[in-house]
Amino acid sequence: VSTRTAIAKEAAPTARVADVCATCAARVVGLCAPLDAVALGQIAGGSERIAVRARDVIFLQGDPSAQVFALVSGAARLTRLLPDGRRAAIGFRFAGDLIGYTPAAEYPFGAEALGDATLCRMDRGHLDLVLRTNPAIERSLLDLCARELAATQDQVMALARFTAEERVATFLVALAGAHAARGRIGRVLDLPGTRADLGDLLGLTLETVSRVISAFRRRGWIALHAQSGVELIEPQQLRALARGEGACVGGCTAPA
Amino acid sequence: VSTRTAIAKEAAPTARVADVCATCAARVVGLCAPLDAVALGQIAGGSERIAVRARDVIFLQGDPSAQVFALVSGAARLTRLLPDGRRAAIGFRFAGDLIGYTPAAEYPFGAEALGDATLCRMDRGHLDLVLRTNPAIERSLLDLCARELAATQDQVMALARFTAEERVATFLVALAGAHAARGRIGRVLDLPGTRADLGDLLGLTLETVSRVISAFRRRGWIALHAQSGVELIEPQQLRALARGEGACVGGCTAPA
DNA sequence: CGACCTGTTGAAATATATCAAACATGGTGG
DNA sequence: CCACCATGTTTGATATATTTCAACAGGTCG
Repeated sequence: VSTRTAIAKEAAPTARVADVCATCAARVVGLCAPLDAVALGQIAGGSERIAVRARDVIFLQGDPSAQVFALVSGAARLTRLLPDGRRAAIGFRFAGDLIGYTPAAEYPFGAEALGDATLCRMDRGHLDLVLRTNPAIERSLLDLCARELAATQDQVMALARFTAEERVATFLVALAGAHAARGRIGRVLDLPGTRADLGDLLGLTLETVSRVISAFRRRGWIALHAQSGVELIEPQQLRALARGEGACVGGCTAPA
Repeated sequence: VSTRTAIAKEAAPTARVADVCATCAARVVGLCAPLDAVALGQIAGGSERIAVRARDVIFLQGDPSAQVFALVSGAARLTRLLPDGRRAAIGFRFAGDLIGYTPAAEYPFGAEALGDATLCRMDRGHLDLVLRTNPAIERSLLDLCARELAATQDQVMALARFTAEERVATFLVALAGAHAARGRIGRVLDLPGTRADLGDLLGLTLETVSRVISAFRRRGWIALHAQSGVELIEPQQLRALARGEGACVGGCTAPA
């Protein structure tokens, strides 16, 4: 399961490692925000920057979990694979997210870049060392894990009880949130991955994803722009769907 | 959303609190295993035992997360609720599991007892205090969270790509594992909850759950016994389904 | 006994998957 | 520059797994 060349190793050629990765570590959302320069330096000391291209494998499900990655730019997807080839995406990750931290000996899922991306790779053992000497980081890592858990539970809810339209709407709203959290302004979002990737995330086929997107477009709720651009024209309609209030357009629980 | 009496408060009348809860804390799987008597005493000091009856609410989604619970005996389910009444179960929990620990200010899901159960309730603030003075516990809590995350990801995979039969088989296999991990011998399992509860967990309707169980019974893979008892007669068949190898009974990838 | 809850099973309805074709796009090489 | 190919998207027709609606049976409990 695990015999593949992991990633194209390309250390950043211009800057010193510590330099580069202090920057990248600082961008890890939530994790390093409360850290002082010393702690940042500690993390940076054992890390290295990496560039990957679209569709490159970052690590495979089942690989020994010897490294931890921070996504500096771009997007990645975490996937579980079934023996017969069925695939589900656990989630998408964006700039600043931490990927691959697990107490298990092997990664419980694989990770691949959705587009060209840059990562910061650190040794798992080194990170553990830093954690043990910085209880504050360990605590924020626990928070991070709990937040990730809550997000995964949202996905469980969506997969268990949402219709196809509700799932796609939920994704678009969440994507808008991820853009906003990273300071990207404007209503034009960058759709990461193909329809098939979205299908894996939402438990749908690529055809169904395409049909739903077309339906939203026909209703004037979104517009598609060149090269993976989506504009949310009626975000409140999408949000209403994502809220899971049922088929009613207005409030159908209180008619008069 | 949060105006309901939480639970029937019934402090254990016979034993002293510290006594009872040292026992119950010790049973929290993984969390307290590596602890010494002092730490256990610390935890026990701020905790209290509670008895709940079938269907009792332990806490509601949206309630302030001021308490953390350890399930001493019985089973509970964690559920998310949608505005229009649709419901999904995030997971079932059994004796020794920790429930309701979240860094968020409010519980992101509700918890109810599936049958009669006993819990150990501790103050969130007290637990945090113990955590801060015992880095070892904090570390095992992080492990716990990561393991829970991995389990939730399994559920995502199942909901996204498994058929109804595969989902029910997965649940039965997992239930057998939970029984085994708690030292219960024999192949007769105790089905927690109703068909509707199972449906919420597996993203199916109660009728579909019933049909699948009937199908397994007709095939001789399981047998139903009085009062929620299930016997796994052909566990390997169920495990094959749960593995997600597709429709092939033998190995269909290598025909010659 | 009757009301109620849980489980089972059947028939019909439907959302989504599957299969299939056409269209767009971008790169590559002659 | 254009033909060509691989990849992704859209749309249609059909199939099917699961839901929905409905009836009934067996308990339990007041």
